[in-house]
Amino acid sequence: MSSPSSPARGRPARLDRARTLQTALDLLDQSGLDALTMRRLADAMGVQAGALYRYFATKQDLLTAMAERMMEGAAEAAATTSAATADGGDWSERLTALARAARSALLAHRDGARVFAGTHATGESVLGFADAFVGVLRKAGFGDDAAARALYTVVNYTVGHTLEEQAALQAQDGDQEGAGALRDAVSVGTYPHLSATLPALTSTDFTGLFEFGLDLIVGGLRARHAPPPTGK
Amino acid sequence: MSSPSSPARGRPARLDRARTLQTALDLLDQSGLDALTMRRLADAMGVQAGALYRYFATKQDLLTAMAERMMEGAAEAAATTSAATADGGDWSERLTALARAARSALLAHRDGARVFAGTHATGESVLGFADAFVGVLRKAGFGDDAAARALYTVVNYTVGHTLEEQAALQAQDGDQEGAGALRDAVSVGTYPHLSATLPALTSTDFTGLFEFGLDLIVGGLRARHAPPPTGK
DNA sequence: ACCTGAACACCGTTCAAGT
DNA sequence: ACCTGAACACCGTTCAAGT
Repeated sequence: MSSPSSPARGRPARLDRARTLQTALDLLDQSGLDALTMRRLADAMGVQAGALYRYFATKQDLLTAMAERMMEGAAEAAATTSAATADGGDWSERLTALARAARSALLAHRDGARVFAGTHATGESVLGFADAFVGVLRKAGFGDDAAARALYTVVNYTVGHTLEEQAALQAQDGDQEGAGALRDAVSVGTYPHLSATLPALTSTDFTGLFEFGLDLIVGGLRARHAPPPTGK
Repeated sequence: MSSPSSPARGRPARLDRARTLQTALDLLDQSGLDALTMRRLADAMGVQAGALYRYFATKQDLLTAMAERMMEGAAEAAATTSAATADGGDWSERLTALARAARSALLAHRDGARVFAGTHATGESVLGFADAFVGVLRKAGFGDDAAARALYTVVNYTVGHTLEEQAALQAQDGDQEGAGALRDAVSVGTYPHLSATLPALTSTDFTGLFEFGLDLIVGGLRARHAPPPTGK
């Protein structure tokens, strides 16, 4: 609340939280999480590595700030949806839209899911998104426990799925073939069911795959849905 | 298929794949993934770090072997379930049992979910588990696409959930309080729905949380279930 | 055949000292 | 106030050389 902020005494600082964060996200997109080191980030900002520690106490802090910023898009979608439809609209459609926004936010940056999964961001965007999500369910008549648990179900599924999706994307152009490895491994042993479903198992339609699982979760919620309280 | 295996010429080797793998898992349980370095592992085996590379080409290879070994328990459960109930039994109960076995396998080792998520194991245990899972659904009358996609849904959800669960466990005794951080963050801003559901959001009943989401997924599958082909 | 020793090219983080 | 320089205590990986 004092040191690296406030007025503009002395020389203009080469560094600041916002610029560092943005450069870190750019570096992430260009080179991936494994190449995002404090030293390389410092290089990209024309500064020595130690200087970064005036703005972020640890690398983990930087990653948490990055995760939080990634969720801005999802939080905006949540705010819009929430305001536009107010109490109307189908709760299941709104939940689906929020989940899609979360996946999109993670996909918007290389290794986005890995960054998010490795941190515990609890800033405005993450909490705004979560509040909107839980709000949709509560207004639809779900109990507090079910609403909170459904949030975790969707978020954990979305993170798990996108982790896989982004790993597969990078395996395609780089390391090895990801689908090819599975194909080979299945052909070695005797796995009748995997062999029969190999086309589906090695599909690259990740959007379709995500939607399938999301549909199951929303379908499960619908099955246990009690009609909302009538009247106000 | 030749060098580090086969006969027992010369001196007995201090190292071998199985012993190294076991020591790595022990070190993981004692110290966590961040402390599992090739140098510390070598130390634990009374050897220089470079010597490990005769048995594992890279650290990533070692981690993949660890992930595969972790899934042995889940694969056994899958084989047992598959053999015992044959074509009988409720498909949804069998799916639930398999998902629980997967979570248990990840929970059996510290940072198990992180190790698994960071690798692409395609060995006997992982594929045996997957084959059993897909088999349950196909025998229940689900199409090949749905069966394959349902596998990914459950696995991605399970990994995502357990990642969170193990992060929360380590946050409890160590770093900071995890639930406390959320509590504080929620109290700072104005999040009506999160405030109302805070007890559920900060609950440590991870088994209950996992079962809730799993129930939703299985419920969603039930909703789209077509009765199995009659006869044969 | 199996392992050592030593190096290479890095890491995150700290902190006195400069400007 | 902000950043440099330099260090500390590490990393994963390679490879000639020893036994």
